[in-house]
This record gives sequence, C-alpha cells and structure tokens, in this order.
Amino acid sequence: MAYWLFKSEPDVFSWDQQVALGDAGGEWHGVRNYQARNNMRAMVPGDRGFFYHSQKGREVVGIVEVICTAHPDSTSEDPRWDCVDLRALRPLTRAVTLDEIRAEPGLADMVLVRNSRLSVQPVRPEEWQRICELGGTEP
DNA sequence: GCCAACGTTGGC
DNA sequence: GCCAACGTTGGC
Repeated sequence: MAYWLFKSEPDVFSWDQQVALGDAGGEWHGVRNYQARNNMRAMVPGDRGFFYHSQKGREVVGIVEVICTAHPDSTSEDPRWDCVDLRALRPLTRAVTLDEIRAEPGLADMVLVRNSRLSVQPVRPEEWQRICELGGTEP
C-alpha cells in the first residue's frame, strides 16, 4: 500500500465536505498539473492519503482512502486530465500543522516542505507513521 | 495582499 | 529546443 498527500483549500473543498460525501466518496477533480496527475495515475484502490488544508489552516486534518484507479476528470474536456476517487476514512485526533512538520527532523524532507506547490504528492511510510503519531491516530 | 517559486506557453 | 513572458499556487 502506498501513501499520498492531497492538498485542498478549505474555502474551495474542505475535509468536512469530503466527510459529507460518505463512503461512496467522490472525484478528486480539478488537478491540472502533470506531476500531480501522474501521482494519481500511480495510485491503486486501498492506498491511503493525508487530507491537507492549504492557505487557511496549513495542517493535515484527516485520512482518506483511494477507492478507484485514475479515470478521466469529469470537470475537463481535455483528455490529458485524470483523477481518482477518494473517501474519508477518519479525522486526525488533532491536526498536524505545517510548522510542526517543519520542526520534526524526520519530516524535513517531505515533499510538502520541499515542493510546497505540488498538490498531490507521495508520502514515505516513515513520514506516514510519524504524522499519524503526532495526529493521535492509528497509521 | 504580496511575492517567491514553479509550471506552462509560444515566439524564434 | 531555448527562453522570456505570463499565470498560478501557497506561505507569510
């Protein structure tokens, strides 16, 4: 199983909205960046992801599950853009902020820190473990 | 709201 | 295929 991180501005699409979609989940649409798209193409059902609030919050707030492989993004006519579907699994007991992540020696090399603009990014197993610990939830 | 970092586009 | 111009993202 692989781990990922999905970024969203809470004003546009928040964790609460993801939760409201229920177990059926929904498309992670709107990504128009090749690197982010390629990451979604590499996903398989069962992969896990952190749900991160950018701009307002700047913190990891929950855990999602990838529920299907990449397919055309229904919000684009352009066949280049694919996306996966996600469903909310559980919130973190407490959100883990970007500042905390930066302050953790073991997390300093996260893509979130190194390339803050990439909206869908891979997470290493040890990073996953550590953020789950900080967030007070099972990995 | 500003600006640095990064990605994309298009002229050559 | 290079690179300048432009647009977007996201932290501050």
